[in-house]
Amino acid sequence: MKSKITLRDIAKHLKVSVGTVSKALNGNHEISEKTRKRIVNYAKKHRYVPNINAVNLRKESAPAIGLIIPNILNYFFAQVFSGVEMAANERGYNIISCISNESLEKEIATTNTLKNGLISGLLVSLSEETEKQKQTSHFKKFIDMGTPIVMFDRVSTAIQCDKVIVDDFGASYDATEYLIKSGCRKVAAVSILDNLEIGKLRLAGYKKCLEDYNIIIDEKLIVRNFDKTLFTTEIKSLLHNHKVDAILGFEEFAAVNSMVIAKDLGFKIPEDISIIGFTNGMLPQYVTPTITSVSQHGKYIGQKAVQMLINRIEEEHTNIAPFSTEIIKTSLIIRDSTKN
Amino acid sequence: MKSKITLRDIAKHLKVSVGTVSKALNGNHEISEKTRKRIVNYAKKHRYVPNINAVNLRKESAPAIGLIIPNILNYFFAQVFSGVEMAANERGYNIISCISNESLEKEIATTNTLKNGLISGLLVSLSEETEKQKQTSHFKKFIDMGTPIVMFDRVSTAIQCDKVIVDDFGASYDATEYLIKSGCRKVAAVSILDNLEIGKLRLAGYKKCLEDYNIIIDEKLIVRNFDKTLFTTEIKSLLHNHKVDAILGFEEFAAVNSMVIAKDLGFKIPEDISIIGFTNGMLPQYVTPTITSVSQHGKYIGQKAVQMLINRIEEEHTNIAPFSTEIIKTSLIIRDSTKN
DNA sequence: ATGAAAGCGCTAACAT
DNA sequence: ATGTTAGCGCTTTCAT
Repeated sequence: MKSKITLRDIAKHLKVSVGTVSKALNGNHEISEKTRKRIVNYAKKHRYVPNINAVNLRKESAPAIGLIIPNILNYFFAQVFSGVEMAANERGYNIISCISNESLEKEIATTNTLKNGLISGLLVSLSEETEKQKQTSHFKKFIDMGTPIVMFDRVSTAIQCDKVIVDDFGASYDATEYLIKSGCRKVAAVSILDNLEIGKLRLAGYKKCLEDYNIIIDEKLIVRNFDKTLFTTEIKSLLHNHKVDAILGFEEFAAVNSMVIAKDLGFKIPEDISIIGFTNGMLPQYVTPTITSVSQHGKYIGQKAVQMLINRIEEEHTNIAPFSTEIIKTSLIIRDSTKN
Repeated sequence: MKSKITLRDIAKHLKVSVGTVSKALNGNHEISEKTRKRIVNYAKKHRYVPNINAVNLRKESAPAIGLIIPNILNYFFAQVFSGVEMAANERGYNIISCISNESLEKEIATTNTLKNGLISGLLVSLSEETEKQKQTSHFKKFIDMGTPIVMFDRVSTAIQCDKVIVDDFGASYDATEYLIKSGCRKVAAVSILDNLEIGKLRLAGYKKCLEDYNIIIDEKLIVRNFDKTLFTTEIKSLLHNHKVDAILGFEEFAAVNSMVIAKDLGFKIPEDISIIGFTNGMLPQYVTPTITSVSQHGKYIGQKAVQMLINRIEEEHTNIAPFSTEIIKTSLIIRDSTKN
């Protein structure tokens, strides 16, 4: 048990030098086929595994990427994760992942974990608290050390790096337009994740669309900025006090729960009230009626972000491209919670 | 830009030795308060970050744990992941995660990634293919190297290690009993993930319960071992050809979709057919009617597995405890898809 | 209290 | 084709 055989051990047993063993195991052509085979066989037989810390130290790089996401129980982020994992593996990188759990403190702790040398690049979507407090200085150390960062979905303008974002403004505009075209005039906007930049964009898209269709914006129909536990109360009060014929939910939670509450209150969906929600997870497909949703293409976002990051990692340092922001178009998946 | 300042740099600037700097930064009491402060301040100012590869190499250990899960889009595994992340962080370890995507090949590739020195311990739940082909030799190298493994949920008897499993037999027995006590006699069992050890246990629990209640086991009511794309066809044929008054779904997918199909076919839930499903994710709570579910306490399983693993990692080598298997009890969350 | 030096396991430049 | 050697950045023992 507990072997941990090293290059030296192999070299000693086979009466060759450490350098030869290293070269043989790395497929260097300087080594004769015969010795190579001897060495490779011996290594395999004794289950030699290179010490990755020594390799990384020597090579001054590591084939690993750090990933910080706010919440893995959120389907969108789970999708991103799955895309990241896949794309990174294809290019020979592995993922060191951390969940910030929407907390700034945890996010900072996490950046300390992803220390110097552990990762060659960092993928991050900001925690809710981080965005609220606009505190992003803990990412600066990576940039200082020359470790590239790619931010996705929840990004910060204060950090200079590549970004992958969803066209939240457009998505919201299109969803609102769809509702208006299907005959709705009293479109409410509901959100539980306030203060997030993406929330503001979604709100802006919604407002712009109403304007373009000459519908007066009624701030009373915009419900955000409240405690999640008060959701039911807030929505009930919205539906009681105002004539609403459509709800645009800025998160899956908001859309699905708004529908459940509206149904409970006796409204017919979509006859009385139409619903559209952001994030196309499992719920909208299984709920009754199924909910028309904005698909943000999470997996694709993950893949794209990895590609940008690895390109940056492997980029020649003589020829550095300017930072870019990739905007991913969303699509509206039409289901039964909206009229034609 | 691109500083990557090292101990040597600090030592040179402050005209002290590398050893002194190292000791100061690690809070060694040999160093005078004055020098310590000078060094710490300088390091902070220049954003010194230790090279983790060098530290790990020198210390011959790494504060990281590897995690291999079959599928992050599965709510149960997402829950486990979240528990793992949390518990590991509490004890100062970070997580290097990989998704096997239910593939043996990917799982093997993954074990190669989690090479020697990168991680101090490994947490794994087997991929479907791995279980089917009973090929688990790729885990042996970790055991040989003295890197402990803890398997959870989908475990292998061929590997000697600590394990955390769900009481699948008991869970299935209890669920079946609940159905019988609520007046059902024709209980069907439906599964899409066949050949998994946990599936067999669930089936055994189901059968044992029927026996105990003197209900003859009708193999026609057991639907498994088919392609996922054929799900609808299989369930429709089950409901057409047999009088069924309850369905026990061995996965969330099976339970939720069985219910949807039964509803489409005009059956009333739970009056005509009762439903119980494994895995207590979001879907069973939002679907109409809500589905009575077996909660496997994913987060707790993750935490428990981490604790066992870290205890093993930090264990004195003179005093090695025998391997143990922790069995986590499930609970049945009663909802509207079952009668009283 | 501080410094010097060895060495963790590996790669790669250089020598043979 | 194979060997020798320096050194990656750090910790730690031993000396001063």
